[in-house]
Amino acid sequence: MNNHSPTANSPQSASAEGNRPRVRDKRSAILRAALELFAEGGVNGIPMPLVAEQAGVGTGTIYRYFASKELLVNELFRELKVLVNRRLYADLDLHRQPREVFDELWQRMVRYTREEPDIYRFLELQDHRPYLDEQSRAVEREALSPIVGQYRALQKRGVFRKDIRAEVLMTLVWGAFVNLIRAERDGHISLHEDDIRAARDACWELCTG
Amino acid sequence: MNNHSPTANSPQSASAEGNRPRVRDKRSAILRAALELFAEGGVNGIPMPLVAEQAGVGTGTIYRYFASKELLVNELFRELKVLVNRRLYADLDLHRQPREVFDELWQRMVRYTREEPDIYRFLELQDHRPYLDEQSRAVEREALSPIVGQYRALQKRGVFRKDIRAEVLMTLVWGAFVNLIRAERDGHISLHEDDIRAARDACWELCTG
DNA sequence: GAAAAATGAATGAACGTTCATTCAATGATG
DNA sequence: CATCATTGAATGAACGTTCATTCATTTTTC
Repeated sequence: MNNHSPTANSPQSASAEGNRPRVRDKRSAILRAALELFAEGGVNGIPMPLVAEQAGVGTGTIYRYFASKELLVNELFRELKVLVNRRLYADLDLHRQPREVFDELWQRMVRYTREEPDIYRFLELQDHRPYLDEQSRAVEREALSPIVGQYRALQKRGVFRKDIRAEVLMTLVWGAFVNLIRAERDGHISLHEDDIRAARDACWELCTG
Repeated sequence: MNNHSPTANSPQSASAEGNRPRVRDKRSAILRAALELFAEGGVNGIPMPLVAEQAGVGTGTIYRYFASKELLVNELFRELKVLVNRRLYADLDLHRQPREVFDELWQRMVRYTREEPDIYRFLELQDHRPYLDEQSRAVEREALSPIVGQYRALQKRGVFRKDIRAEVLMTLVWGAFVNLIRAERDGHISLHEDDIRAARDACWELCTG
């Protein structure tokens, strides 16, 4: 955004957040730039100087906030994973009809892929997997476990079929969804509202047997 | 396998395959080495000298057979795509009951992921996508089109549900399958025979409505 | 022994990272 | 208030490394 304007942010009102004013801005700018570029070109395809340029900072500045490219990727991954999960399940009323909850979640996921394509794409990237450390993988696991829990609960309540393990069921549905979105992005298919609704219904029926 | 033994392959019995004896061998050795390494480390993660070492040839030799790494990746991709499709549909009797054909194909795909994990993994790699040229993408499209055709045919015959477009249906099933196998490989899940059979049945039911 | 094939050290481009330097902001001095 | 001293965030040229590719040389073939 801003190139190298010294007085742009907080001239003298530094008393608010202690006295380290622009730190968060630069960090965010770097993360945002990394997200935009990585989502498009893959982690391996994007050099650090390009990230710096896109963020509007010097190359060396990145290393004041992130010890290495690997750590940058990991922190980006973790922050986004947490953010997405928070927004995806925010105000989700689990006491409504299971079918309604399922539809609501499906719609939210679709909306997310549309409104935040970079975030979705980055998180689904396979290219960054070798970079991810144990902490990031833990975050990913923890993000998934409540979903498995819900699948299991719905099986117990007799809503979902019981002849398939909850993890397997969830894996099938998630794979179907991801591949549908990817096929559209890769230009193999063009999705209309009807397609997405039909896919959602098919996945629901897959779960209920 | 063999490290760098110069006489390992065909010392003097060169008369067998016409008279261009080791040419095919070297080319194949390079392709096989590339496959094994790329499948594990990704195209971007594997340097050419390592491919040469694994193939038991000099680095420069690779460039006698492939003009560049990019072309090597593309030829590997194409040959495997054709090979897999041939083996996957070989002797497939389309006149049997659709359900039997579906089960047979599902079983063949599972078997392929087990018997040729490197091939399957390389072909499903997202990492090589930026390398693929138009010809490779054409091969991929052509490999897919008969499947869509079959889905459409089964819809016409009233076997598959008609309220979802064939492309969408196929995308869902393929995504479910790929994600199931990936989840196992990534250690998120461990699949037993029952799981795979149950997943297959669920996908069939997804198609038939 | 001429021609073709194979080789791997050499090459230079590109990468992630570093660090000597800059300079706006702040504090100290008179 | 004006001046000077100090600070540390920011910088980007430079560094060492890695990689794809080349080519002078050697080995093999016929």
